[in-house]
Amino acid sequence: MSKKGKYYMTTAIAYTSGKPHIGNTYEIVLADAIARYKRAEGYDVYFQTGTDEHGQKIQEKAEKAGITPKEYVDNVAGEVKDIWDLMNTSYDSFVRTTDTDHEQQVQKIFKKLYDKGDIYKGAYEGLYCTPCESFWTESQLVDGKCPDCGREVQPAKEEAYFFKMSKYADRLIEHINTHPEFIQPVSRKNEMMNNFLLPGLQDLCVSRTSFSWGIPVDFDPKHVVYVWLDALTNYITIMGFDAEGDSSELFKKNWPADLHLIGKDIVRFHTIYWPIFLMALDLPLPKQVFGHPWLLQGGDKMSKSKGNVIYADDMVRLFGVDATRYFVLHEMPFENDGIITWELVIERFNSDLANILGNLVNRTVSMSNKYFDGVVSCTGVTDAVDADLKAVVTGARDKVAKKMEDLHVADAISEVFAVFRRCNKYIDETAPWVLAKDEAQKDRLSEVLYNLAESITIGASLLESFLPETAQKIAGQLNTKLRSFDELDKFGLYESGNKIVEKPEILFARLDAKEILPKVEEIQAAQKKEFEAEQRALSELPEETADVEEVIDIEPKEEIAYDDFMKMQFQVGEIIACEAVEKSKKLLCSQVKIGSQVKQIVSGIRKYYTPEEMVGKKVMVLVNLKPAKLAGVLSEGMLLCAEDAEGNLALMTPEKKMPSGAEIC
RNA sequence: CGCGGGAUGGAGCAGUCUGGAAGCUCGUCGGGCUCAUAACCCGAAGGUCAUAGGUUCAAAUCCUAUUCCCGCAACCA
Repeated sequence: MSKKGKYYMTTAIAYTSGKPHIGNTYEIVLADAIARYKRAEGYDVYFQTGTDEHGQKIQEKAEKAGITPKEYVDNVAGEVKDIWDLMNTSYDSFVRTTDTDHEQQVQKIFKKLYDKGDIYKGAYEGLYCTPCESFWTESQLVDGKCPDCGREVQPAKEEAYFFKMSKYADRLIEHINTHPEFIQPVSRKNEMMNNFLLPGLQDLCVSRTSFSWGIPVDFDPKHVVYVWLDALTNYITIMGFDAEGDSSELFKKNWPADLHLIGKDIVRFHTIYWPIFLMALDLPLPKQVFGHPWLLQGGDKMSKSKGNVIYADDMVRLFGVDATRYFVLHEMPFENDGIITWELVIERFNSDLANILGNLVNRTVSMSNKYFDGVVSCTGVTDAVDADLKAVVTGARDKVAKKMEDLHVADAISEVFAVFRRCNKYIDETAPWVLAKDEAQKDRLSEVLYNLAESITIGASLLESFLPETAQKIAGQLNTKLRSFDELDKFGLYESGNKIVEKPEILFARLDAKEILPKVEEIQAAQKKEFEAEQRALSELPEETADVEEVIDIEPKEEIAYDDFMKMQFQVGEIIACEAVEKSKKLLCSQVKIGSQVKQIVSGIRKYYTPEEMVGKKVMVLVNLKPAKLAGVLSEGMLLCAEDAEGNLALMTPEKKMPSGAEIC
């Protein structure tokens, strides 16, 4: 097939805050299927993926783990790459935002936009709540106070650089309106227009001073470049874009991107901020941005503490690479979120891969061996039923192409399976075992088996983009090569007289849920254990490093009158029961006995105390605090804790034995 | 009223933009077949398309309201 030109596509770069689960892994597999498919169609594909490695969250995680941020992201980026490779994805480039080339270019880009006047130094102005370390806008305040803690807020400023979004907004609106294919699916386009573009764009804050793990602004080093200008530019920097005009040939050839494949949560950044950055750099805009839906876990909410997070490598261990690819590709719809459960995976595996495909290849190979010693010959003895088979098989390519054109990958793979389904039906229609009983029908029987071998070869060729290993295995069993796409509308290219393998290899052995599910439970138990170990390591760490007693200073609050103090009633309370608040990650709900009454108190200390540890403790309670609901649970007071600089908490307990209900004054 | 998405036979999803006979896969039930991995093929049952209004000759589809679910966010009293 003649070259159709270049096709540059990217995935979003994965944030390296932890090992990617199956929902994150979905994107790379989807992208890989598209990349392989485009290559098969004859495009010169350049497929880029990678990791996003800067930011406060990573800095914090690294600190907690006691390693440098760089060490932390090296680990996680390694994990990400391992999973991408495990999934047999054919990316051409794996970018890391900590790559030197990227960092240097980001600095140049930042400088260029600053010199141009699109980036200006301003201040992040707002009302600041010191204890919460948060900025709020006027409208977010509750009764003029911090919506989080109800305390006074002060007007405050944080110096920051901003990008003049509004300058380019009209051009972008024009572009989106004249390029209906730009944002996919279309429903996202309306969302962007109505929610962000038409009401007017705010200038975007593009630097931070509150953390340091990022790319420094070279002419103002206390600032680091804030996420989007850093992350999005990976699509051009690693290929060799140069802000000073000395861009590489690779870049000139491939830019603009043909497709950015991203999650629906970041459509806004890719269809508004990114195009505007590009306009500011005088670069053409990407042709298409596809915000794919999510693959969600069914049943219980996904959480490491429950051990029910599904990871690609666990799936591969149980089902193999191609089965895992098949599931995510097949189950993910185009517009709505998909669901994954272990039961569904097993069901798909058995019904589609084992029964329809695997068994088809198996029965075809074994019949050929049984009746013709494995020699597949075309005899020309056709029958009326052949016509429909041939029509379905040779028409499949265009049907798949149509679906892929619209990025309906799940539908495309279903079209491929329609070929295999049709083959199974053909076997039933022709009943080769009946033909075999009649010597006079021998040539007809041979033709039937030839038609099957040919049809399966065509089906496998179409399957290759989705399940590359399986397609090759099938070709191997039929002792032939997969076809190129321009041959797939022709029937009868299988070499007559070819000899196939003697013994069919089982492609996908049927699975028994009774055997698989216990293994799943093992995985979950191991995951849970690992999670608990991690938590323990985190909570123990501060104690180890506490050899040198440190002191901390906190922001002084305004002086209060004795009367103010007397308004508060503190008492000793005994925790008689405690459980985690289901809807929350951080909250524990305790039943606290104070004198003769029992109050329910919710506290954000799950990270530091288990419910079991809590029970029996005598603690300091602020009793007359107005009750409030936290995560839907009523809380009638407050357990008092000491907090260190890292935010670790310790409950206040009486130094000598005191009865429950004793007043603290 | 934080933002967003969803509700279609037992399960998972199409169809909704561009109104015009409710569809696919799995499961269930019945039948056929025996080459094959208890696989394959055919047939059937099963849905007032969340609820209530409205627009229309005609609504799963458009409009309004309500309920319930989910994700992000939030929750650190």
